[in-house]
Amino acid sequence: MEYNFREIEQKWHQRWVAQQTYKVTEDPNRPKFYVLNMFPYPSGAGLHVGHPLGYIASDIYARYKRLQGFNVLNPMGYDAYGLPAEQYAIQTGQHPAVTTEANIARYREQLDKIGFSFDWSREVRTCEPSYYHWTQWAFQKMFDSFFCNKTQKAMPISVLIEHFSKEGTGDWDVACTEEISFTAEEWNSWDAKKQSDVLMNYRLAFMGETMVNWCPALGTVLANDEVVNGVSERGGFPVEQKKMRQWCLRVSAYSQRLLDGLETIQWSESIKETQKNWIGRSEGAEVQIKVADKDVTFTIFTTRADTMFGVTFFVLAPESELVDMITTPDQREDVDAYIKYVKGRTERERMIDHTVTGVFSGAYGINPITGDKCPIYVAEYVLAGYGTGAIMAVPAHDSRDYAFAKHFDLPIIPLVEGADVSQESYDAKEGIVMNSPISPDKSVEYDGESLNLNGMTIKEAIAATKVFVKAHHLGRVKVNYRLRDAIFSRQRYWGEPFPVYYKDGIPQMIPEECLPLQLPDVDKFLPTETGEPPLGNATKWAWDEQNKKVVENSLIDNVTVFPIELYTMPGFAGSSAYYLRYMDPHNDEALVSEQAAAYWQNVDLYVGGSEHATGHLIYSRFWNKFLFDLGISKKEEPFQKLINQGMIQGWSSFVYRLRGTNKFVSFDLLEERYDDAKKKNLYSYKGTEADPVYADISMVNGNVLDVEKIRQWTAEFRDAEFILNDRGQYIVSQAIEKMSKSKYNVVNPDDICEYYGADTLRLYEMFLGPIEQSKPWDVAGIDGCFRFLKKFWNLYRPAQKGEEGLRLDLTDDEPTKAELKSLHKLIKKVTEDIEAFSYNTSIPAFMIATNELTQLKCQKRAILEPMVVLIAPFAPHIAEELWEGMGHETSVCDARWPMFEEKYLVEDTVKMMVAFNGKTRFSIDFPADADNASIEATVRSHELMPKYLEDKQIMKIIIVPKRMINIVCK
RNA sequence: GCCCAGAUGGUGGAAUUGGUAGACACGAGGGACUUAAAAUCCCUUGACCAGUGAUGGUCGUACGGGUUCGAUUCCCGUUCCGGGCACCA
Repeated sequence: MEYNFREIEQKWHQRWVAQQTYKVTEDPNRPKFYVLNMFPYPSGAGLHVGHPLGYIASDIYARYKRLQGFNVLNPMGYDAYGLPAEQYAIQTGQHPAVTTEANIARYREQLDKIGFSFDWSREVRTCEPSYYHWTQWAFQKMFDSFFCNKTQKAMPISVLIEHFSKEGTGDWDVACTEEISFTAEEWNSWDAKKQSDVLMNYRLAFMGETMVNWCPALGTVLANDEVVNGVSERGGFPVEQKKMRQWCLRVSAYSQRLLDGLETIQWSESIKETQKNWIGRSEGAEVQIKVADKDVTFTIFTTRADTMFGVTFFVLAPESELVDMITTPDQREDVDAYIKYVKGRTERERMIDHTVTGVFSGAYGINPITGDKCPIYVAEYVLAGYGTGAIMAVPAHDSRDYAFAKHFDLPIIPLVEGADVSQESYDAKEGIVMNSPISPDKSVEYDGESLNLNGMTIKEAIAATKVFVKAHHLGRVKVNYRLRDAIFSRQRYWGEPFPVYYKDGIPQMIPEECLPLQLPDVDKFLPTETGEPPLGNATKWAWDEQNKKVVENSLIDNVTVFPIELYTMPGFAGSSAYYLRYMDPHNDEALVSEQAAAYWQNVDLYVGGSEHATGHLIYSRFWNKFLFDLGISKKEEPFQKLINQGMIQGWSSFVYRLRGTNKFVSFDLLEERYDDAKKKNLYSYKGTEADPVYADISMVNGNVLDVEKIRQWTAEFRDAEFILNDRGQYIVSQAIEKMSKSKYNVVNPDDICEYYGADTLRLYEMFLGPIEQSKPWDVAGIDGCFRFLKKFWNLYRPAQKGEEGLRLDLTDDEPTKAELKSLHKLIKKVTEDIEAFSYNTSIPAFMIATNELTQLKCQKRAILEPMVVLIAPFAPHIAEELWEGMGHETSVCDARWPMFEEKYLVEDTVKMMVAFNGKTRFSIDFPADADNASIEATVRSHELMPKYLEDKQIMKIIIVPKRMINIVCK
């Protein structure tokens, strides 16, 4: 009987649905295992072959765990809020909900074809009110919380309010935007507005006036991770810095815990490293600097406290408020001009252009260690957002300070023995300190003590300086983090609305029992004419405080009816806690029930792309830690093990249009030259330059363009002239790029499923290479996988005529040793491979075992039955069909994973290679249990020995068990 | 610039973490079956040298050294590719 994958796959898809094979419930008697994929954004382009890569990998693992007896949760859902649906809505007027719904339907259809073991009864969509209810709820909880730095935990804001009313700020170390202090009397004297403003300094979800990444083209602010190289990640539009009042999340409060948590989870080193860089912890010291002849002091931050003796100037960030305070009248004009210049520069310009600029403020700062008066400059190379926005400059040991000093002709004092600073600074933290101080009178005494670092290593000197600074109250030891608070509001329509209304300008939370606050309808998705966000177009978007409901805007009186927040939440809001919701997706009372959270704990295996390293994977860790502090989440870390599947790249094809014409020239006819100015290749044909134009991958066969096909593709090509090469072909050029609709290189999985079946697709995607590696899609090898499945199918002799369906005719004979060896070798390899996620090497093992068993003509139940179970995670449809054919009434999913036994793998005899000084010469068979002495004796008396030994002397004989014998000779 | 991960045939990639390098697959070449095609099956396939031949020899895991009886694997240096961070003090 032929391997009819179409029939088989369709049959089992239907049966899985009918029998709810993959529905899972909490079962205290079985150990749990939680497998999760990063849920997709349902884009209009549908799934491409890259999407299923991770899903297949996790599905294999989920099925394997289930066969091992675990109760496996393997859910799927949709990250349904997002920019593309909204951009589409702006262009077409189509409501994003409609587009999203249609896209989801298409995704589901495509996913269903591949045979995943998802429990669809737990599906979530971030845009559903029943889901974003809990996104809004979590936001309110953050609003009602602050972070205690000492206990490193979130606490209710009411505790802090009580503390303020009794003791003011006191010395409680809590996470805040800006360090301020006030007394209880002051606090109690303030009105509600002022108190609200002050509390914003502490809340975990707060409204803050911050520099934001404003993207004018998208009309919204963006988070740091949504900006790449100064342009928006989506669309590539320019981004500028702007000061705006925005909702923010105090992610920075959790910096240390986010860092510490990395040590407890099994993630790839590279992604942990990326997160460490993003969090950017640096230990250093803050030192107070007094401005000479002025009653002003500022604080600098340094990680190189040991270099205080080499300070020759100070630098303030242009945005610093101090600039205005210290600038002397005669420098005022220059400073103002400089600040104006800096403001006119975009973030992007600042990033690319590192030329030295700056201006002298006219003021001097006093170095507390040396007593020296050093000039204070204002320069854009010092960033307002990091540390204190002020630095001490040590040109000898910092390359940026060095460049600045050279430009403004400032002194450079070397502090490390042997360091040559005539050409460049010596930045390394290695060496012995000197010139610290240059002479005893160059070190200021405090309480009879002065600092001397000469002769110390740099590390010792850093520590000694910190002790000195602390002991004499010149500053303090401080840890800084690069991690910024996340900007949490967007000026968009298609996102979660904030459950917030404004009363006298003070944000108020909509009562918890009134959640979810549903996204209103609007007739236009663009900002309003007055520049308000799209929600400003909603006509029913006001909060009736007394009746606790949303009412028409016309009723706003600011007495009982108030305006509701017009901002919406960003993309990462809905994706930050979805893994908790899957545990209990239909709960109306809570994000997740106590019982479900206690059972499922956290995600054991999370699979997704590494591009989320500094976005989603930071935000959701933060979000989970917050919910952990609340007792909702049961584990400090949400994702225990993380596998990053690589990208499947596409082959982009280009045709070349002669500039200013509608003629396209075959690539092999073009002349190439390299343009240094533009740093890229240029092509020309008979003197006319040719520009590459994307051609759809489906019009190309190998590298030959199907000219007739492309003519039918778009109007652009219909009447085009194609200049062919002398073989009459049009050759395209190709490049490996990320798969993208706009590059016309997308391969979608439907065609593969149609032609080869889902099992072949699954096998092939895994066979393509190591799961974590990026690799171009290439259908060349897919036939091999298809052929293997056919061979596997043919291992099982079908039933005789007249029997219904597939009845496999297996014998109950005792397997032979060779058969058992083939089987157990396979069990061992596949089990180890799945545990290590190296599926690509399991598939060859299957092929080898299948070939061996075919040769042995094995028809034994004891061998072939476990084989079906082994392949079930990889190719579930064929496995089910064969399993049923063997007379089983339950699904293969309920079978048990076979255990391998070492005894079947042990050989009676072992072939041992005999090598002379490492060079292999011949082999001898030994009984497997031969001891070293007898092996050595046999070798010494072997007939071939004289031939290879000649007149050499045996020095020693090294026996590597079961492998080789190396004879070391002179 | 700093940090991280890599480099193995024509191609994707294996190699028990120091023990026969190139599994398996693709591609290519040859053959069988067939009127023919498709499908299927079999053989060859890292390079070079010697031999009609079975076969034998030399080189070979980016490059240059080192440790070792033995190195794709460990150590030092170099080159190249990928990823992250980046006037972060």
